[in-house]
Amino acid sequence: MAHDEDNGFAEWGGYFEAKKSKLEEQFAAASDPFRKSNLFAGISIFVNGLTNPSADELKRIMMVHGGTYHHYERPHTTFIIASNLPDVKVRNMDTSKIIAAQWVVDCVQKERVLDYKPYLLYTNQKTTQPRLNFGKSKKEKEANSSTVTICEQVATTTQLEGQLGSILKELQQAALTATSNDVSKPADNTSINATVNGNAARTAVDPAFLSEFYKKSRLHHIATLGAGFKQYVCELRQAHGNKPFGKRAELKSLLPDSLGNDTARYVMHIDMDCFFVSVGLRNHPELRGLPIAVTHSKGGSSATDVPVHPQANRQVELELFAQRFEQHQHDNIRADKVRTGFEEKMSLSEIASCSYEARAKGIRNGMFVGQALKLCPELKTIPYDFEGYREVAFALYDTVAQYTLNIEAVSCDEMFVELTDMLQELQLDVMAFVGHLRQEVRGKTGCPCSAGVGSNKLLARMATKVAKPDGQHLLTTNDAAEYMAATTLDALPGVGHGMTYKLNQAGLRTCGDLQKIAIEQLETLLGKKSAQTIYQNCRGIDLRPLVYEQQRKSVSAEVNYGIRFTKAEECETFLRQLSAEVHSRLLEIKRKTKHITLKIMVRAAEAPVETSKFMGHGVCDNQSKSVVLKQSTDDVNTITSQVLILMRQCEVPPNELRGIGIQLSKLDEPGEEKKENVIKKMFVKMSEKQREKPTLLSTAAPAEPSTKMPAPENPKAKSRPNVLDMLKNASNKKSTVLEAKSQIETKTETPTTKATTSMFHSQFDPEILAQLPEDIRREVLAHKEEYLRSEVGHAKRKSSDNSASSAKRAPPPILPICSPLNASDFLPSTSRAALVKQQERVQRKSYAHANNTPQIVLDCGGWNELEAPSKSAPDCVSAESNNLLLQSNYKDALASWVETEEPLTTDVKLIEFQICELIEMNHFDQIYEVMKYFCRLIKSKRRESCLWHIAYNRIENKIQHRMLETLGYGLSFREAINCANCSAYPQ
DNA sequence: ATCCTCCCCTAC
DNA sequence: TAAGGTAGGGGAGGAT
Repeated sequence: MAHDEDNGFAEWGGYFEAKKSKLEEQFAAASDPFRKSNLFAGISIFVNGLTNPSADELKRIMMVHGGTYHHYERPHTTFIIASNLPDVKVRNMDTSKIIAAQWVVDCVQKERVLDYKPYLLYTNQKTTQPRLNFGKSKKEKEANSSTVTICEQVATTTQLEGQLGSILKELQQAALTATSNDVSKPADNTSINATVNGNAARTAVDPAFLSEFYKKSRLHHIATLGAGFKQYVCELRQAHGNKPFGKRAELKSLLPDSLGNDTARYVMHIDMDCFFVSVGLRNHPELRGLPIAVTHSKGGSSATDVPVHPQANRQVELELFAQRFEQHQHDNIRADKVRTGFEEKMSLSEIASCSYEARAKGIRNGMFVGQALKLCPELKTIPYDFEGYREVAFALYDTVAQYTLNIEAVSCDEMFVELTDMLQELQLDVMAFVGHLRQEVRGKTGCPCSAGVGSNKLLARMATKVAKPDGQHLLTTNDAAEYMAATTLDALPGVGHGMTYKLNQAGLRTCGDLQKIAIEQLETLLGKKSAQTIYQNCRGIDLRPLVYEQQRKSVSAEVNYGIRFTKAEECETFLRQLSAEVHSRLLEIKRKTKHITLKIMVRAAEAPVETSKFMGHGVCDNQSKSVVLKQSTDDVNTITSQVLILMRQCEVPPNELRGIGIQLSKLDEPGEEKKENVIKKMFVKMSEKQREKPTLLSTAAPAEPSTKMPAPENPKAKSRPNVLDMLKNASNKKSTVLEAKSQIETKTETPTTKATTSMFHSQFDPEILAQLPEDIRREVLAHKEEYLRSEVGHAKRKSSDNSASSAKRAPPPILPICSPLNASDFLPSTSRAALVKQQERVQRKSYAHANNTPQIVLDCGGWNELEAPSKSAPDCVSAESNNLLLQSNYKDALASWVETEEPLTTDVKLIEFQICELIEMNHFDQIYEVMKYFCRLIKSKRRESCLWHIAYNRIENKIQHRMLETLGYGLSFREAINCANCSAYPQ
């Protein structure tokens, strides 16, 4: 999709549950860099009891579709999924969000967030309302036959549909109408009541807005697909290794040889012709040859008679655009957009892609439909076909990948391919190969593509311009000089409106003109870097190599549409959602960030409050603010709190906001996490090994777990994920030799382990190191040193910082979960019920309220300082036995950890992880014991070490945050580190 | 000099 | 109605 060619886009949501073609399976197997959809973004579920589909399946569906699955009900859980609950259970619950699992299934099937009300289990009417899926497209039906689980559900629904017929159709429509009326009523303020309503997610205030918007945003999909195919190429290359390309052989018999011994360099640029239109036309063959545009607008009267917002004023906005155009005269496109077809009632929907016939009439991608209709009243519009775009894009990539993987992905429909090596190996004629390839793409996709070939990327790209549409062209080095000289400057890659304007102002119009200019002159005009690039490019020189495996440098999520807040709370809620979104994208690429940037669009002072374009941003001023963290993070709370702080710093009234974006950059090195995990595993592995040693001597079958654990061995335990598996899954990296043995098994405690070693020991076992392959060994050692240096240095710097000047330091970040709550907010009846239950379970004694935050006061009482625990056996089994802090020797481990001079962050994180697991398992008693013991250890052994104090406080903080987050209350620890030197250290 | 932040530009 | 995202590159100007 060259920018003058196609800006079109593919809708993406709901794609994966669509039929799985072979290509797609291949793709998924490669590791699925794509979110299947964002359908459930901002929506969380908690599954209570048995459901159909099962909790596991629902979890999978939520994850795959951008939702959140809560293992425990939390105050902000959007829905509770259940099939039926005992009355006694229900009595204490807020039934307004208990719905049937079928809702999830139906949403996936309909590819939109449906009104949940018909799925309520407990309503006044007592019965769930009949539901129908009418107007189901052929595609949707196909889609459903893909996933087995969903398939069954759908079959039921479809049968039902058949039986109930049109009467129920009306019934449902009535139900939907009723619902939308409900929305306007002031409901109680839980967000789900606001509008989790099929098609009414109009502004960013609606919790379903984000997913709805992303589902329909062409630009979002263009970007996501582009990134996805870059990743895809990496994966294909890694999977392929050094294997030969089987498909090359048959080329030899099909195609003519090259003339003589051709050693020239050949780079191919291949690009689909008006991508979206071509794909769309496969379903509308009758429209071939006509002026076509892909757009959301339905065309006809809906494009020429659009409702006008009473407060919008196109005239004012147009003048404002004109005024700004005067200031930035280069922005021709935008000015042009407003110049025609901007009067009342003309559609302001944008054209994603238009056919060559439409282009002949002056229609361009990105133009408003209204404007286009003025140029060409007979313009036909066709809808997006997201499924088709992806299918075609995969076919394109896979076709090329049969012959070579020297591919630089540019976007979903465009790439550079280095052909030199392959052509020399086979002695093939280059254009014969290109023709063959294009034919194959055409055959597989039914869509035309064009290809250009040259001795570098620039010339290949220029050749494609000549080739289009549906053609191919070789721009030889001999022709290049002449061709370039005649080319206008705006045709050069990287030269857009702004630069074209500047250059034109200087009297430069073509590359030929530019070739006569001294580089110094160009540098004053454009800046050093741009000048150098364009200086070379206008001569046909392009030194950039093809980049096959591209490395992400930032992740971002932004929304500049539908942003209309009336209250600060609405804005905050949306910022949280967007933070969660960008966070999940960060997790997807398995990186961490150090730099968080908030970008906002603010209504220009003179601009009308309501925009001409429905829910558009109108004329705005932009701003951005950023913060650099001391340490890389992938923690959603950190990101969210920083974003909230940045927004506060902007001091913009929420009602003036028209766009919001969050960008994460300064990403850590990929693979760093892997290294860290290797180290974590080393620690654990060591303790395992050390503890195994004596066992090896005394037991015949060392692989067998010891039977000393009080908890009975669960036969399933081995197949369940343990901590290390979870760590492994979290990193999802290639396995290392360590993995094979890295299961934590139940251990026999022996006297030798006590004093000499622990899982926290900071030295690596040379024996284990020796077993590692050389490269990993080097990596581990190198990383260990670097790690020790940076962590310790960092902590030291921080603590001395603290003693030096605390006044200068910014206030500690306000974590979102700490924002003020109303007393009624933090203990909704549901979580109160859960709380009561937990109280019974662990025999808690009382509530305490402090700082408006309810806390559970734990008092397990009765054990002496540093005494071995009286009981450590959990009353539940299986996965729990893998938690290090539930092992009988956890105290020894802690004790010998505290023996080491300084705590490593890796170990602190490991403990945090383990404790978070305990929270998940409701082992508050154990948390309390661990922390009490840990605190006393530090007090007795590390009284002077602020590094240890900080470590303790960090862990406690983590516990409180997690507790608040998951259960809505904190834990009150009786013991605390009170160190005058570091107590003010912000966590 | 070199870096950083806050932009702007460009591409698809 | 409409779905104006996302990533990379780089420049201006201030901080160090």
